Amino acid sequence: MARARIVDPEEGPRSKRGAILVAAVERFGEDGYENTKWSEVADRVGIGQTALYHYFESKAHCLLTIMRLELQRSHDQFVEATKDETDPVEEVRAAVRSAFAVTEQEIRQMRILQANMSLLATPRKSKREETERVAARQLVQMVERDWTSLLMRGMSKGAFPLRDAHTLGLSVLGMIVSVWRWYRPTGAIPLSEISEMIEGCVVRMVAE
Amino acid sequence: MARARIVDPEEGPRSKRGAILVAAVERFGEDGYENTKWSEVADRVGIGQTALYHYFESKAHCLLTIMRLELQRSHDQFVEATKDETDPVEEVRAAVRSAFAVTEQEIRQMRILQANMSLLATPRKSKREETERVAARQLVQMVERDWTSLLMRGMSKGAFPLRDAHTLGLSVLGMIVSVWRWYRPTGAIPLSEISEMIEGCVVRMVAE
DNA sequence: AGTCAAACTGAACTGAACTCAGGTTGTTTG
DNA sequence: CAAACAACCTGAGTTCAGTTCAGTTTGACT
Repeated sequence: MARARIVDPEEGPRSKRGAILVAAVERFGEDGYENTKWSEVADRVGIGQTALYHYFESKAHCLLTIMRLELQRSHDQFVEATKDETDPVEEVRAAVRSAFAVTEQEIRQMRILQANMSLLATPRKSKREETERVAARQLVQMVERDWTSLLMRGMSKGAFPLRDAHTLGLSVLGMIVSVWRWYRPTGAIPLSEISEMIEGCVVRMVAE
Repeated sequence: MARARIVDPEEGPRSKRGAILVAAVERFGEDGYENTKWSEVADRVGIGQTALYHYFESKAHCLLTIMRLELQRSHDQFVEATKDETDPVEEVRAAVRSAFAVTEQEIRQMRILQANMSLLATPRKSKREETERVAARQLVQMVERDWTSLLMRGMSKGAFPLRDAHTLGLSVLGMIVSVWRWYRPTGAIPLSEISEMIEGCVVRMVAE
């Protein structure tokens, strides 16, 4: 499986691009994007602030890259998880479970993505930032289409009652990703329990 | 009904506090908080930038005030909408409908609230900002409790199957508020349709 | 050893948020 | 009425994180 990794093997051996992304995910994920000084990321990687600009055009460019990579990963994981299922209900169940089968770093990436989603709405001034933004936007639409087309397949097979698949898909997706706003690995409820609860909710929402 | 209004009648007759809040809601709601220059808000109100500091300690203080007022309004509206209902299912329906019975300005306020929710997580340096942040946080918990206690009542009455009311409440709330991330009054689907669809989803989620 | 691109740096710049040191306006009170 | 006072406002200056500039260092490969 070609899952989008933070560390790109295409880079030169001396490149610190991957290390910067990892450090940025940690800091942006813990304290938030606005609350994190760009120079702190440099400190953590062990380079001067200006060296960051060798790899990213700006702090926002780094953030947008993180968001795009996370969206790519989410989409890939959805496709991977649902490709072998034929029964619509089982397909929905697999999709929900895959959304919560994530590492701690991926949780941070989801949190960053959700917290800064509105950044994708308005155009960016610089070229490379805009490229990342547009790519991220398209991936958002792709993830939305993953869900809507899954629901539409289930409806046309007669497994789900007919409803507005687009609005329903956005609602399901909204409920799933809302978890990353409050979930912390140190919290009282394990993620597996949340996943099971949401799985049941989604099935009742779409199939009854 | 004492709904929290943006314009506080306690203010002096010359005060532009209300006008600043209205202008800020418009600008923050349309272009986003980070994308809006604080001086643009001053321009719109027709005062110099520094005059803003007579009413708010900072741009963030203004944002936090908007968020707190919107949370207060949401809570009040929930209480108002559910107070006469006795049947748990009807109570849930009323709560969902009330969440979507909003004006265009309130839609912007919800959008601002959702987009900047993560601001409530970390303490603020200045006194007045921190006061608003803590008040907003408590209101978030109050709105969450509105939902969880509604679900718990329904469960103990035997109207809803027993589930983790807290996680379920957060999921329901997450689905509802996720609408403000993508909904625009100019869009193809009217809000009434979205409201009906979500109402059905929530009922199936909690009552079946 | 020489060349080249990738990787890096300290010093200077920018712009938006904010502070300061007062000035103006309207209202209250003797 | 005018003095006193608080609310309201302003232009000039400061701050600080993000960014640009003008080069310098590093290491792989002839």
